Amino acid sequence: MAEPKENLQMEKIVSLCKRRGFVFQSSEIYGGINGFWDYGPLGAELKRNVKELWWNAIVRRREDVAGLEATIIMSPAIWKASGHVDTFSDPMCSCKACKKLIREDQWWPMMCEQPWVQSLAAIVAPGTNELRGEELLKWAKTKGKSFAPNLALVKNPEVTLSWMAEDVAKGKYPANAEEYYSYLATEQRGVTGLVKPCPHCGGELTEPRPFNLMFKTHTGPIESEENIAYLRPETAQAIFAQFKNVLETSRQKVPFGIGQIGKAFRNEITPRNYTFRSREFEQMELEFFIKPDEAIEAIHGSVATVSEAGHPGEPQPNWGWQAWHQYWVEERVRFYEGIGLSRETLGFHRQTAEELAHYARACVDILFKFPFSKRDENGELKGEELEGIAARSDFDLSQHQRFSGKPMSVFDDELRNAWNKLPKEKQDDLWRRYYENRKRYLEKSGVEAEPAQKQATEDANGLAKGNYIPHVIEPSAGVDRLILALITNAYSETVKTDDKGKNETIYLMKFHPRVAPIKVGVLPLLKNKPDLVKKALEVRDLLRPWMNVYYDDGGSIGKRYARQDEAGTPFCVTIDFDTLGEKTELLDTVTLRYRDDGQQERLKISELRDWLLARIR
RNA sequence: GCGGGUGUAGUUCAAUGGUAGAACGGCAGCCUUCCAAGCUGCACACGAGGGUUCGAUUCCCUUCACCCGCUCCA
Repeated sequence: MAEPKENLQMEKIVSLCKRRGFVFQSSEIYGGINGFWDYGPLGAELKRNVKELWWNAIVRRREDVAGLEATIIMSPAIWKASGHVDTFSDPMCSCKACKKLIREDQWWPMMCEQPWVQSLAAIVAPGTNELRGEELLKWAKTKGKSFAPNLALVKNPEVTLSWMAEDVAKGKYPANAEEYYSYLATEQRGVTGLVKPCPHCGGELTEPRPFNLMFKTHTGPIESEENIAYLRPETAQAIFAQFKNVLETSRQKVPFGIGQIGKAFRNEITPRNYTFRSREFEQMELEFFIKPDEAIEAIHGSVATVSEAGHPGEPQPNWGWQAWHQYWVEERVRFYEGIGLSRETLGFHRQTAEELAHYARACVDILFKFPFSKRDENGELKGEELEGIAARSDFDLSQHQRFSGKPMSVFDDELRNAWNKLPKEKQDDLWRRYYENRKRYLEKSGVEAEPAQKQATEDANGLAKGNYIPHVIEPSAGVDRLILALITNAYSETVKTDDKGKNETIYLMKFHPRVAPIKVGVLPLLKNKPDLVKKALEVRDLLRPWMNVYYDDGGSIGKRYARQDEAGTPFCVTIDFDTLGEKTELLDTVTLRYRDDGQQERLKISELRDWLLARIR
């Protein structure tokens, strides 16, 4: 349902963002560029705050995570190993009649599911020269008309059937079912050649065109096939590629993580919903490496079990992937709560077995309910993905080990010692399970059965000696999506009637103090009293080394408060005559005014800095 | 990529085949003892390109961007 009210809400937010300098259209003076957005002064501060909070929470304040900052352009081999070169360049066809887009490799699977194809199955006889023209004609005039109205056989059965009959007479007939349906979709073979039918309506599909979702460029000034490079479509792969280097230099041991913040680029088909789906965007990704469950079981006897709800507490040595996955989901939710996104504004989506990539064990998406979000069957806002927390098994490191030929396994002393003390049956059981997992991965990745068995045997033997490829839990968040979530969450408006009885709308950005672009506004009560101005500038300079301060002496005091409200500044301090000692007991105190309710209190200048720091950190 | 809609100061909106106005906002000055007060002044727009026309912001075409729907989202 298109909710005009919600569109209006989004429009007002967009307009405020422009007006106050949160977000501008990229290249605006040249008419803009589709899918790219810039952050203005307030947006830039907001984004820096968010990234710094993430970096502090994930990297600096933890013992078990190290940071990384990799390049955007990397060896193209990385994207072959990760699968992006293949999955990002699917050829697509579109239907000339109903305009739907079809992935070429999904055309036949989709066809097989269509009722009209199924109803034809009894009639079509591929691989023979039997053309059941009568039955086809009858089908075209009955079922075909309702199921596949744009199919050539339905639109113009005589023409289609006549050239098919000619071909069959000459001994040319469709060799398989796929080709048979192309025959049925082709009206004028001489003009168009054989065309494929649209699974939805039977209409003519265009030739497949390459859809490349990665930005392509060339290293070096000469553009040639040999020096093609890609702008990274995600930051994660750099972490996997540098896994060994970080491990060796950071003095970390599994379990540990590598965090990275950085730009990524995707040629989205349809950039939409303001900055939500941009072609250039920033990610905050953590790859948290853990021991395989078989290693945990060898060392600790069993793997800890966790319920699917709630934070499982401090990490424990006997945690397997499920506990770690649950832990990171809850850690990330706490992060969002800590910057003002309450659980009620968030949504959760646990990916189903069908949605999961073949190598993934689980994935939980954290959603935010945007004004443009769709509603589900029950009328509830579903929300859009802010972050996905995936349990990705040992797939990524395994891929890079296979493609680069460099070992990605780690040696675990504890595992080796524990293994040797295990009873034989336990050893065999763990060996077998590890072997099966490795074999499944290798076979899924296209390795032949025999070499896969050989490699899996080697891997399982390695486990018995204390070697394994770490598994990974991946919390991957979109910065720009989070910024948009924070902005829409903060936005509020109230209608106020002024002294003259005129209604005006008051806009207020209720950012959490931790993310607010400006932390405090410093205002002299009056501009034309030099003593007030001088004192106010002193307060500004006192606070400026510690936080983003905004000094304002323009217009009336009320107007200045209103300006800060729209910028989302949580606190303002006003220097008045009492500050200067008009009431001696109030000397060197200021008015502190809260953004959200306009409440005021009196605070000593000497206490101001610590008071503010306690609330913005 | 496809279909529909939109495009006028920073924002929200007017008007017009012949000089484009307002409100709010911004800036400067005066004033102002706590929530967009007042006064004075200033700056700022027809998305871009082409065509029709004596003359186009207005009509036509193209393009770009934004919004809605379809498609895609590892």
